[in-house]
Amino acid sequence: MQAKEAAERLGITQRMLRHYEKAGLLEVRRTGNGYRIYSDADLRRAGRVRDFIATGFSTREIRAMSACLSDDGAGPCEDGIDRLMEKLEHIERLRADLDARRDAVLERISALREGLASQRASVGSPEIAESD
Amino acid sequence: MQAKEAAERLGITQRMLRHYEKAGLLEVRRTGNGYRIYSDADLRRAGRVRDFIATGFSTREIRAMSACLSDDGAGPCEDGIDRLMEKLEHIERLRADLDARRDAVLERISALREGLASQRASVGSPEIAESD
DNA sequence: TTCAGCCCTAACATATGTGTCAGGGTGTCA
DNA sequence: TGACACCCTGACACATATGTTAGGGCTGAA
Repeated sequence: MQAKEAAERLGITQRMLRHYEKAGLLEVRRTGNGYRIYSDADLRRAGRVRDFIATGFSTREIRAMSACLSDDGAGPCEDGIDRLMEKLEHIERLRADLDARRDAVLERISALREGLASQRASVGSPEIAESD
Repeated sequence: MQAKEAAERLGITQRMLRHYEKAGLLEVRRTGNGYRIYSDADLRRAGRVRDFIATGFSTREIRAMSACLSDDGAGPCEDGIDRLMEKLEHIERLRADLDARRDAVLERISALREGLASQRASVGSPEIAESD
């Protein structure tokens, strides 16, 4: 497919696709007139790139790992494993944090809702001490 | 504790701590002479900020969440509930994504380890067709 | 043929996270 | 007192991801 459709399907801009390509993360076929032709595999790859970037990897890092993350193996990937594990640590820590935080938020929301409701019911509610 | 120790404990630079503070993500107490004093709570908060940034959030986004995400309530959070729910969606999506990604990465790593092991076992292993 | 709607490259612009350096203060120990 | 290891602010520098704009070329329909 052409650039416009590819971008639309991925929900990103053509600019970003070109950027990924220039960064060496995609290799896109061209037609005779120089137009890019994206295959479905290109789309999947670009989607992964987008996710990685959205998750805090730089194109440099992604390029360094790309050998490791593609479905085919046995590249010069030994180097990349460590970096991968590092990122996993971040992710795990955040995941645990988000879990706890999510529960807290849900509680918080329902508390606020109750608070608002009771405020509406009785004007001049009691003060609440803060803590963090 | 003072800035140097705080930075060292977190494994980030003092510059970054100041940056987070300037971005409105931390409020650090000062001594009479203007020196920053970091509490353990500050450290935890800063660590979370660092993780969020390392995971692709901008300080803007983090700030937008911080008032509502702290454990104490009843702030100017009424406005924030909607944004909170939005952010929750983000978080849930990210959580799901991270989950999938983590599994994929773990699989990938073990596959690579096996690959390396078998390469080591039999020198001159058979070629593997590529696909992507 | 002309016009709309694609495509291309290149360049400049902006936001953000960090590094780094300059200029200067504080506190402690010899 | 001087040396040294801290601290502070502010400014400039750099990389990266992305937007935007300019200048120009294909293609297909009116």
